[in-house]
Amino acid sequence: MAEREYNFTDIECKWQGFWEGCGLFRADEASRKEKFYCLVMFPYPSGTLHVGHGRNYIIGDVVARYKIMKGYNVLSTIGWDAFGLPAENAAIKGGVHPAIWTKNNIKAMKQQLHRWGVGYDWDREITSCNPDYYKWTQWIFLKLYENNLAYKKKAAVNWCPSCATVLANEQVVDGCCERCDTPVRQRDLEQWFFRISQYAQKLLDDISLLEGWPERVKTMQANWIGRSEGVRVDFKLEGSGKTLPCFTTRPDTLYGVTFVSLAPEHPVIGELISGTPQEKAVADFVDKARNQGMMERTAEGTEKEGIFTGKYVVNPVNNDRVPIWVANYVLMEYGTGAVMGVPAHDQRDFLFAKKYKLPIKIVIQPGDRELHVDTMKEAYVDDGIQVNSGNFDGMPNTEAIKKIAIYLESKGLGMKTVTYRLRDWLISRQRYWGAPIPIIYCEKCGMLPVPESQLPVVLPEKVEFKPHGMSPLAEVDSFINTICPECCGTARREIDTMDTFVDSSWYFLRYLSPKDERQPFATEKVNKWLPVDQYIGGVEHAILHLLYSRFITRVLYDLGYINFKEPFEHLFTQGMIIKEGAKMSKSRGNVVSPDILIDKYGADTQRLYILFIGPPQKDAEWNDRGVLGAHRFLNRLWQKISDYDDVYVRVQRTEIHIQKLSPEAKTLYRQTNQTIKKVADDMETSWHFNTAIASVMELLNNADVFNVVMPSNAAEELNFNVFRHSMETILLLMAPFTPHICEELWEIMGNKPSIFHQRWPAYDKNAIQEEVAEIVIQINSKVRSRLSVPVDISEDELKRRVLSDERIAGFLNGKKVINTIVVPRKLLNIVVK
RNA sequence: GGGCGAGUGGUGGAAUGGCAGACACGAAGGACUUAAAAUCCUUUGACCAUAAAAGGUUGUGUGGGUUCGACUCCCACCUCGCCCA
Repeated sequence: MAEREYNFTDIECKWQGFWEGCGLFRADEASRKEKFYCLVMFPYPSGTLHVGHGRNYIIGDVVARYKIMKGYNVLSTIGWDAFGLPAENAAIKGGVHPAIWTKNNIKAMKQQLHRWGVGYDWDREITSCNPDYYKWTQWIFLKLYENNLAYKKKAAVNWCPSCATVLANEQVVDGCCERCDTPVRQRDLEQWFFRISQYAQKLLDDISLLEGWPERVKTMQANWIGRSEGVRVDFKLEGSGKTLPCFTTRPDTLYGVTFVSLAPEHPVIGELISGTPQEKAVADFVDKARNQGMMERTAEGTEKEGIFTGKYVVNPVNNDRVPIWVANYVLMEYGTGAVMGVPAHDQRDFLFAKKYKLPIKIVIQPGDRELHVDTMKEAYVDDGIQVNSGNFDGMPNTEAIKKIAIYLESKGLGMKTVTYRLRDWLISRQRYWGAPIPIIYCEKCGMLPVPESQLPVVLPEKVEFKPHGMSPLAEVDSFINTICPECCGTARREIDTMDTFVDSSWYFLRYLSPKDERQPFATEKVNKWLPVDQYIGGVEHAILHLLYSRFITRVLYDLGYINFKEPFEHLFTQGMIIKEGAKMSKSRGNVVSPDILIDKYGADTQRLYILFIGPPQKDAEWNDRGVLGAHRFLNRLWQKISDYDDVYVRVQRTEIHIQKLSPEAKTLYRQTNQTIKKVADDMETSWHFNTAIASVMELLNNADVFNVVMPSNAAEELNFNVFRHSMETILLLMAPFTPHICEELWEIMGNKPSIFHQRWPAYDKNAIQEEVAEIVIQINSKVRSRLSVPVDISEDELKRRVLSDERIAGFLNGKKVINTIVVPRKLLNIVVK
């Protein structure tokens, strides 16, 4: 027996090279095996990775390796979500070109991924900022444009007057510019949108297809889409033939309308106030409200403010004359931008009416008490009976909701309508570092899409990054000036670039043919490999990225390019790694670098700790000392197995039959099989790696009491084979978690690499069953004794033995037995009085 | 305000109707060592009791409920986190 040292640095280097060489992660296109597409959300190349990021890739790697051992043809890929703001900020601050900055970061992060031992089919690596990728992002844009799913309209954007630039929502902190703290204003600019709202219903309906998604992510998506059923009520504008449509989900309160309020953006306002005494005051109010910002305007604590326009509408059901107000809490994006004010039955309207002394009219009474206008302290929003509602009086309001809607439709005064909270996807960015929107403006021919044959529209390299009001592209003449594809006259290019969410909404299709120069994805391959079997990423992408990906996939399906509706069959959202009570981030200075830990303990130790830290879907607190525990376990495993490195080859393998084993060997063999079952359950049902690892640790602890001797006879050989089986099982079960050490020890045990070409172990059904069960004896549900009995003991026999137990007899003395509950193989509870 | 999730030893966590605290960290004591590190052994929820061996009580955010039995199921509340307003 030679003392071997666990030299993790050499071992990890050795096996990383080996897997690379044997193409362990190279997906085999020709294979007959069942496919398994394992995908981690591709990272933004921000610089260097910390251990918190590592969780994502390590989990993905565990899943991929496990599925390889389960006999699947696994596709596991990685790429770079490489366009985006930080690169441009780095250019502004540090003067490094975004392309260089991005490229360097990719290089550094790639090396970190390699050191973790995570495996991908690197031949399929994609980078979204490369022209051979964004060419096809532009192609996607063109397909949407052709199908009237991409359009341009004026929309409000966040504008920093000091930086003279457009800000993304995430750059606005508390209503101010994140860089210079200047209050952000709203400004109308021509913007590109994807018509995702047209897909609201499909995206909502198909949530039901997402069986392998966490419930909470599905709920978040449904809430985000926000379907609400209601009625559009057409109020007549007094003194004009026009109508003012208002959307409401509560038509039962229509008789209680005492005012109507408009969003400050509502187009009818100009017309209403033009030439009236209120004109200036209302215009000032609108201006002020529009600069408040959505969040602030609708926030709970914000004062609801409004102004009377001086005009009236007529309520179509009772001909009430109702004043028109403009209110800051009404948003143009919801419904029609005009809402009916029912102060008696809506809390916001109630506060508004109280503030501006508007009348309150009760149209629903609770039934168990009577509301009075003078004594109401808040709006009554619950169900009740209609009053003051014409022919609908006396009807339960739940019924009136339907009846009034029908009435309005029959009289042509309104229409049942479904509205969605989901708004169209604003995809244009006034930025440099993104995929250019492939549109050309010709003086003669107007707005035209770039012909497919002219893609990609390449980003120019030489640009000025200092922000001054326009996209840096606006100043690159060689980029802007082009030729009209229709008339060959002079034309100019669109200077906006696309939101990076567009890049990431289809990348999972590109991995199947990453180098294809003729098409964005190979339909046949995509149809074979998609949907993704397991998608893994952070819950922070629960809404936007996942919804946009579903949308683009669904559009491609509707256009006949692919034959599946949903891109991701199973979704796993891992929790964050917390340090000192907060998410790891550079700005907080609480990041833990993987490199130092790998130098000190090795990649396997770090992987094991990250997997052992807690259930992977929950947040977990990082503890430096915990890493040591993981390292100790690997060291013990190393010693236990390598101690017998010269024995394995000398002892002939024999088949193990549980009946023939010594009691000691039987116990170890049983524990080994029980562990296989436990790990399999954890892997298959919940990805609970922490408990899977704990059960293997337990097995190793148990193996410590097993006496391994150098075999000199058949019985001892059998014993050794039981030990060998146990150790080999541990290596197979641990291989997805700590692949390097398992490969090395697998080889030391005289086996041929790779361990990943071995089949995942199956347990021996005959061996997991215990022969003796320890029954807990309770009296009135308190544990009073324990009894070891054969598992197949009859209930009567068990009761007899329990009653003859001395301790139990003492407790039962002088009491009357009322009931006895038996849980087979576990417990017996005697209820006494 | 709404939706979702969580609350268990000194710490991370385990147990999803049946022995609460698996597994690990930390801590304390011991062995080895000139010493330290590493390693190994023992103890480790709290409280009471005891010479020792036992033993007992209590305990999963709070309060109720269902049940022979509740960390687990139901109702109400408190606190924290995330998402949305």
